[in-house]
Amino acid sequence: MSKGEETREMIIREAAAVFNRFGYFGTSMADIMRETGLEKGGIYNHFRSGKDELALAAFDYAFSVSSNRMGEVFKTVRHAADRLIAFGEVFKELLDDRVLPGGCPVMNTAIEADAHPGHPLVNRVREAMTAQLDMVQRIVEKGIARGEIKPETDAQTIAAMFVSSLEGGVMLSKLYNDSRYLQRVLDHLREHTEMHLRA
Amino acid sequence: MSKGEETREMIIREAAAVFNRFGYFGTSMADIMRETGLEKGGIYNHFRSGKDELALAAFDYAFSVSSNRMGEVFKTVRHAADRLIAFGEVFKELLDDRVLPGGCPVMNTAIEADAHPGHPLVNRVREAMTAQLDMVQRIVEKGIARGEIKPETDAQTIAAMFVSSLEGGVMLSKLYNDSRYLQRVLDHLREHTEMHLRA
Amino acid sequence: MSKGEETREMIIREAAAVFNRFGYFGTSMADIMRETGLEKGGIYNHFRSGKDELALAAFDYAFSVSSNRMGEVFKTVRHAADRLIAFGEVFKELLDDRVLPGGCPVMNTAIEADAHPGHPLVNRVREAMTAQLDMVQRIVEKGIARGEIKPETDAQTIAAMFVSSLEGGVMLSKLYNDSRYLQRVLDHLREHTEMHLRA
Amino acid sequence: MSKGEETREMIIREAAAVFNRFGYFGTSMADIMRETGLEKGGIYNHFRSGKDELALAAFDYAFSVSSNRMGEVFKTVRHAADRLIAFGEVFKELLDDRVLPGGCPVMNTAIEADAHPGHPLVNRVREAMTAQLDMVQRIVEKGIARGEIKPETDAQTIAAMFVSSLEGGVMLSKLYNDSRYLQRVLDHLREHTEMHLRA
DNA sequence: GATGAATGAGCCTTCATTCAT
DNA sequence: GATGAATGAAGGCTCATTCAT
Repeated sequence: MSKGEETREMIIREAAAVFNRFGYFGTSMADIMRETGLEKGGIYNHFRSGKDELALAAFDYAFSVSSNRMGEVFKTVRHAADRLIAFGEVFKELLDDRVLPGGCPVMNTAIEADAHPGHPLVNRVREAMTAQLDMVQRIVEKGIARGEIKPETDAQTIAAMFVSSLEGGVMLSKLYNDSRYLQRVLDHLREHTEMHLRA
Repeated sequence: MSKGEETREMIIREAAAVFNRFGYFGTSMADIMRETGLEKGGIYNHFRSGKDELALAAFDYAFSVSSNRMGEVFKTVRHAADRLIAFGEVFKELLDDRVLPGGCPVMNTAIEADAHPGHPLVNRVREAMTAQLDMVQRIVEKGIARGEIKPETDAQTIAAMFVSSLEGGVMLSKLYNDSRYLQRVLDHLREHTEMHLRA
Repeated sequence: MSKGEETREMIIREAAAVFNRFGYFGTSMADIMRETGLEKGGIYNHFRSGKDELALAAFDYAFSVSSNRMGEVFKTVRHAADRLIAFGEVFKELLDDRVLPGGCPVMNTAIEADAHPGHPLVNRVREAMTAQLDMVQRIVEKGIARGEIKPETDAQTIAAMFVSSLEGGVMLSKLYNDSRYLQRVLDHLREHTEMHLRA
Repeated sequence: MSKGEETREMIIREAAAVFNRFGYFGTSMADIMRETGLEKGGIYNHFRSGKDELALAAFDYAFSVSSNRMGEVFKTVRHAADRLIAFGEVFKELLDDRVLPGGCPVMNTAIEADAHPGHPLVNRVREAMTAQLDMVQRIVEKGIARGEIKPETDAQTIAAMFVSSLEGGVMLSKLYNDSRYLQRVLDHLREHTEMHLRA
């Protein structure tokens, strides 16, 4: 990786962290200068069209972090019911994460994007959220096919339920700075999975 | 009501609507001028200390709208299990509302406040969220006492679960501009209530 | 005096005090509202053309306070040399005054007016300063005529010297909040008067 | 000197001139934009924290101009009595100055700072005034030690007297736009120095 | 590749003033 | 005589962005 590419990645990493804490619109280019230690021009050299371009790159990076973590976990967890539970656990990891503080970037961005209808982030965050929903849906569908999940389970409903409650739980725990709210959601999802989803 | 009070209320109403759509920090005083039809000074006459004061008043108003709606519904719905279901239905009403578009003001504000740690809105939104959680918790507790809810139910977990999933569901439906996401959450909560909570 | 006139005088008194402390341009109409306890309209009823009109009235009042005090003192002090000394003492009284805090209104206004060349206050403060200078000059001239002051004394120079050093002394004492600076000026003027002016 | 430094110095020079004429609070950033030919951001790039920071830098510069002029004069004037007289002459130079119009920045600022008690300029102007007073005091003290000034002279009183009357004289001459007032003060100080201070 | 000087639109707020009540 | 609702210009400041070096 060339020095330029390294700098670019560093900018993305730092920007993703700040954006996730203070929002895309709450973060100024000056904040990013401070975090990266670069001057104005140094950043614009890598993101010629400015803050939006950087925001997209940072969001993609932030989402890839949680995606990769999911992928890693799923390498060792193969039963559909266990995967559903593990899916939730990864949200908890993210909440405590020091690499990307600020909770789930997908939800954070979703709320902000909603307030800026034409913004390019809107499409990106929709795609990311769809990927999250699809992941749960596919776990359930495959689980049904494999006989790991009860056949009458509605995959779409479970997907909406898992993602909604986990995102909401992260929000509550951040609001009160108290991980117990997300923990209660996880407890409930685990119990529900064991008692009503596992075949 | 004096003309000044009327104007003040009108400003709050309009501001609450804009804030809920575009966020407290995404909304400029110029936006509020446009919506209210007043000039700069006309707004500052009513909110001497500026945008923050208006933001607090608008948030209180926005929260009172959903609170009042809850109160109204609970006048006719008295069984705890029915109240839990009705609680969720009110979120759906809010999502479609034309008076206060933009979904649930408590969650919207929670996300924004999180990015502005010292801001006075933080305490306000915590109080509001606590009120929401307490409402569910008390419905469950009273329901258990009255024999309407299964006695082994954990009120705190149900509260966290209901609020998290409903807020998350609103977020999903707003993101895709598609009410089905929240509907799936509501379906799941109703089914869960009927099958596992109702005594 | 009618109630309207009484209110008018009250406004002038309060305004003069605030103006003398914070300057004509450093004082807002809101400050004057606070001090007088009146609302906007209440003040504009009495000073139809606004802040400038009030500023002129307040300056006239402030200057009359020191003028009247001079007149009072000169009723009992008749020797020219004593009057010169008494002239200085009145400046010290003004510095400590609680009725009109802020030191000599003539100098305060002179500095401010200087920064606002076209302002109506400029002429007013020139007239007031001329009255102060003339007062000293006439004391000296009459003193020479009566044989109380040495005949070779230059009245204009003494006038410039007394007024300059007293105004400057007030300024120093206010700057350090320490009356000793003005006191040193007074000591020097007294000694100079006794040793070189008194016939 | 880099281009940035040059611009910064230029801003300070222009700002000092405007401030000294129209006061720190009577001068708007728009005025400074006009004088410097820079846009808003161009000025804030050099004075990140805004008008106050610029005000302090400008005051320091303005004071250094008169300080430097004093130092220059004192290189060729060594007798204490002559230095006292020269001290006064420099005030006259400043009054006529085209580089820094508006008279003595120390007094101008002292009056304004007095109206803004908490302002950072207050301390700065006190230090500057103390430097002026100390300069006279030390001239006298050294003069006594060297036998150039009469030994019974009170250095503190002379310092207060010189500074007060010169500042007051500048004020009078500015008020009337007539240098004779300051001239009379200078005449008196010279005569006093020759007749009563010179050993 | 990186610097940092400069731009100019936009933000929140304060102010003196007017006028219907 | 007095109130206070409303105006609109002006103030200080921040921001994303450009570009010569």
